[in-house]
Amino acid sequence: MSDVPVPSARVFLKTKEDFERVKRDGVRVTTRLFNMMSCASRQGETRVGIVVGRRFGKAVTRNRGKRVFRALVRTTRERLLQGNDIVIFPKRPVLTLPHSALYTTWVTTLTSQGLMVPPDPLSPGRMGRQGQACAQ
RNA sequence: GGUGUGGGUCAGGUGGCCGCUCGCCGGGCUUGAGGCUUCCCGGUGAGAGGAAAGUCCGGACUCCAGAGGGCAGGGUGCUGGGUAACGCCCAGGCGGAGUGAUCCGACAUGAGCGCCACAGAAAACAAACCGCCACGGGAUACGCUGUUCAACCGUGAAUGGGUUCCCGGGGUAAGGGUGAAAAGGUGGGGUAAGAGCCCACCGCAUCCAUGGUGACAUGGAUGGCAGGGUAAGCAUCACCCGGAGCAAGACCAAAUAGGAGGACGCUCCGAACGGCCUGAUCGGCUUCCGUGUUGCAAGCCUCCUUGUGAAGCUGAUUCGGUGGUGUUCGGGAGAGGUUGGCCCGACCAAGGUUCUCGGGUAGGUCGCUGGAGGCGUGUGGUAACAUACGCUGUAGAGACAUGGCUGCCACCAUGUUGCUCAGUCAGCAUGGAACAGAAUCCGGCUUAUCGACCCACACCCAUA
RNA sequence: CGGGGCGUGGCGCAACCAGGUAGCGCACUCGCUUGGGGUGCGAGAGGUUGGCCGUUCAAAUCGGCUCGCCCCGA
Repeated sequence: MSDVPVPSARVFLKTKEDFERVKRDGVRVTTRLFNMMSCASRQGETRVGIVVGRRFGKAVTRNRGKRVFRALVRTTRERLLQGNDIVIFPKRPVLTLPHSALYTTWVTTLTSQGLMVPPDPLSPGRMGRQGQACAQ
């Protein structure tokens, strides 16, 4: 990873126009933990935006919702297929569930939508393996 | 030891892997050459709170307005002090709660207006009503009574008193199922009945003295008692307040539209005047525009290279002098605009092009964190606080950073096992670990909050 | 950063300024009407007035704090 520089602006959506475009043209997917909309990007890269509204909670809760998904994107960024813009709408159960459940939901959802390379059976996700090993 | 009251401190610690924001240092490159910014990499340092929250007050700061004063509007409301200021804090007074430590209190005001349901005789100028009382007049039902007469021991009649009832003009405010509240309270004397009518104590009002800066307190004298509640209804009095807010404000500054100014001004024909340039070809200079190619990606500046490129200036050649150009006048045709759905008609007469300028939007930069700053000690002050000296350097984003996963230790609760007379200690398991995230800054208030620790004080129990 | 509004039976709203009885429509329940249903008629139930504290004899109403929702301006 050190020989491939990754600016923050290429991983996350920043401008209002990008969000509006995805919300207008994107395809919607609903899970128990989050909603997701995605469409083809303009620059050929894959960027993720996280939207947390006021109904999600107070400022601390909203920040936590965004941080959890930002960390999720950073740990799985190498397996994302290029050329998509994704917008995530977290739901409230994210705050109480263990991290492993959120991780598996995230991976299976993006894989089924064709946005992520399926996990390599020889070397599965690093974070998931650690979390399950410690829970036992 | 238990139960409380007040004040203060802290807001788990320490590692591993992967990440974020900002500062500093070093490095990475674009190209013909050099430099700069963004960007990228590595190292290194820093990185949320006691409430950062609610936005309820007060200031700093910035812009706008403004002689001074007043009205309106809003706020505050016992006294003194602290402070940059406050509706905050400290100390005190008064009232209330508590056995107590202590806590709570929008706690200014004579007049005027409004309101006070229901109940009640009456709810606000104090009188009317019921009742009580004596007096005058009338009535006399009566197991009451005095006197006289008759009668003679049963009693009857007359007259007066008492009682009761009615009427009259008076005296009263003690009493009047109510009500939150109704003309000081309790006791005694007094009176026809009563009443601060008189007396004692308590309350109240006025005056005086003393203490205190003051709120107020204490004492004395006098008055016999003034007169409901509500001002967190309107109002009055004293004091305070110019308005807006960092999206304040300052600077740089695309595109489009609009503003101001300058230049040229549709095309064709004819005439007059002024006037000698002008076009074409070749070349030079200046400015602008472009050009130069594998950085991860983008931009800027200087020099250089380069162009059948644009504008201006200029040299040479030769052709044109019936050309070109400026002003004025006259004529014709077409196109344009307004009216109208369209055409005719009517009306308008360059409304166009280009350049410059300023305002200014997107965007960018600054404001942006060193300030009534913290900590310690000394001094003054009961205290809030002030002051001197020393030490210290502490977030600054812009889809908005301080995170994700995890090991160990510590803490709390519950269960269980072992030791012990018991308290307690030790081990194991499970669960818990709050409220909450800076956006200009600061002083307060209010609200939320799992808990831990420290200090002072009060009450109760036990022991000495 | 600044300003404004709202919260009352299941729903939509009155009463609040000017304190004393919480009312209206729809919906609900029961009865009558009908062969049955609807309609109509009659009766009834249902409200800690978002929460806490205060002022007052008395608070949905007045004052303060707080919670939630909505709107506006820069």
